Amino acid sequence: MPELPEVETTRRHLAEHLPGARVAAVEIPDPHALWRPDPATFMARLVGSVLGAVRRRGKYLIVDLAPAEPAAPELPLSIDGAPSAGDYLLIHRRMSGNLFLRAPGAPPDPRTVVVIRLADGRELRFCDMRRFARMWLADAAEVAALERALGPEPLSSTFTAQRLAAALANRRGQLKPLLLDQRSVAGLGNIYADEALFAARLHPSRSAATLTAADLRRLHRAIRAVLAQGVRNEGTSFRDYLGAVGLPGRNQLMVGVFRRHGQPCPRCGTTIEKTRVGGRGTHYCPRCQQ
DNA sequence: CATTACCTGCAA
DNA sequence: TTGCAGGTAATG
Repeated sequence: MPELPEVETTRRHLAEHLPGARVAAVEIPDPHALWRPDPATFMARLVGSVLGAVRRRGKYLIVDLAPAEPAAPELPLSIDGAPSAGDYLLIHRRMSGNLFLRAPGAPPDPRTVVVIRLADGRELRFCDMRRFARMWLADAAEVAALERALGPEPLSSTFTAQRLAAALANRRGQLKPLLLDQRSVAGLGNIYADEALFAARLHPSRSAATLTAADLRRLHRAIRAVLAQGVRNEGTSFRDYLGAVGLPGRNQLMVGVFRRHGQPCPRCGTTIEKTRVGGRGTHYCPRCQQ
């Protein structure tokens, strides 16, 4: 469910309100949501630690964890079980995961799988109807490995048409599955891949090898434009996505083709079609997109 | 490369 | 009742 704009929207809210908060307790109603370590170790490492910066890489959220106690010079090693500097809380919401930052005493949220209770009474709640989402602890090496495994950040200034061309060069197959591959570009999912291809006027099944330089430039601009619009509109809420305050985004009102099959193309009026490409439901204008 | 598994709820 | 859903890892 959450793609780059949804994760970024959540990140912005958490980055504003979380850093400096101390973890008072952790509840794990559904241990399935925890990848590693085991629930007891996870809890022991988190409780007492202070939350730091909240970052995003692709669809991953990364929360920096400070040690439980400021590391005294005479005690260079962390106490057993306590987090050491350089530990990170990673979150991937997969299809239906949401993160809510709730005020003290807020009514419970359905399908809460993990609760990180803060010392001031607020709660960071991880909720997930489909139970695909995961939360885990990682060290700097694992975060670096994740960094390397993912393609460029499409909204960063280092993402150029040349980098997109390089990511797609020597790769065969249909364009859309390649865009969904997080090694090509980090953060695109089914909604924004369809929207980017529509904006670039490229057919989702088009062979990536046939793209001209002009096609690549249009695709590059389109990817950035649809993602930036998604962020501006605080995400696309068709079914499950809600922001950190529990409110939906507005971008579903702005889409060109996604879930608009049977309706006229906003550009040419041709009826938008829905097919299956690379196993995913795919919406496109058969006239505009070649 | 394509297909399947992982889950649950909802629309067709 | 079936199949599909905004994702990814694990299989043929």
